[in-house]
Amino acid sequence: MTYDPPPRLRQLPSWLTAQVARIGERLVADALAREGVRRPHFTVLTSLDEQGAASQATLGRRLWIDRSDLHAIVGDLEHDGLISRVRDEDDRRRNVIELTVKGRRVLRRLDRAIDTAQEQLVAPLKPRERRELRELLSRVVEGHPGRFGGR
Amino acid sequence: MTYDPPPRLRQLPSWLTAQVARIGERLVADALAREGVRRPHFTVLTSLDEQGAASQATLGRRLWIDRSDLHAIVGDLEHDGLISRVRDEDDRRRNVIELTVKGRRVLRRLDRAIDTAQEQLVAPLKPRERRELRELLSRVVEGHPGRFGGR
DNA sequence: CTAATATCAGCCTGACTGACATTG
DNA sequence: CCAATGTCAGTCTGGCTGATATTA
Repeated sequence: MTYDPPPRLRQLPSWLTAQVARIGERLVADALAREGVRRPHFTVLTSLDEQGAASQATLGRRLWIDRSDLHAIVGDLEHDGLISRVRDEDDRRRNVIELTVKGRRVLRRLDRAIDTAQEQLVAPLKPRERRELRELLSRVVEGHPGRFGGR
Repeated sequence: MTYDPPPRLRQLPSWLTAQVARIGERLVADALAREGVRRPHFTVLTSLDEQGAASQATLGRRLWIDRSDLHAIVGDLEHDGLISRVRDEDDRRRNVIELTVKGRRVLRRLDRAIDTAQEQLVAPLKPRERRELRELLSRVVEGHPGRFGGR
């Protein structure tokens, strides 16, 4: 006997989304792992690139990553030379985190890997269906504001 | 400063689905919690109802729940009187698990709670968009067979 | 004095592993 | 003998809490 969940559950929107989310998570995690990072690391690098350098606390609030976990993540990234941690001379409590040149280079590779993973995820759909799916999902996210919604 | 992830990430299909999955998970978990169970418990009850009584091992394979975890779940359900655990006289290694009358009654309540949660999740969409979303998600799931796919 | 920051140590839950007694 | 089942104890991870030193 093999995986065979109750038919009723398989039709629930929450179940379907969870399933797709798991597939996507797996594709993304694998893509990133091949480049030697995990998802939170990628999130932090992307934020630094798109939203600029920031202190650890700011970064944590932006991305809803606990200070404590961020501490470890930033430690990894620093160890790999992808970011630099510099004491802010204007406010010496802060570590200003910024991308290094190497960090930028690696991020470009990660971006490509992520794009590939996204294509794999929606491969079963035609281009206009992919747009439709993104559109519907966005609407759902925006319809649920607050901590677990989209903003 | 508040939650404000990089715009680039918010458009990725994998990110959108993860977001919706989290919202759905939360709605479902809350709905079930109000009735005093957690998701795996609900899954087990539904399986017993739809797919019939089974041994713990069979149930575990069906639902991809580890025997060891299932042991605890079934223990909870038995404690609450929702299922009964009877030694199978034909094969005395097995515990046959079946719904009790109370279990069936509770499950009906849970089903209603779950339906409400689903409606809340897709509330931002019109009826035909909801069907469209389910359709697209199903296609993605079916396009990724294997352990993390739909079957 | 209070508040914010970075750091560190520890907790809790869910997913998983390994071992074992019983039964086939 | 080997395989399957239910049980139990323990591991490992991510997400979280609490405490502390430094600085504002």
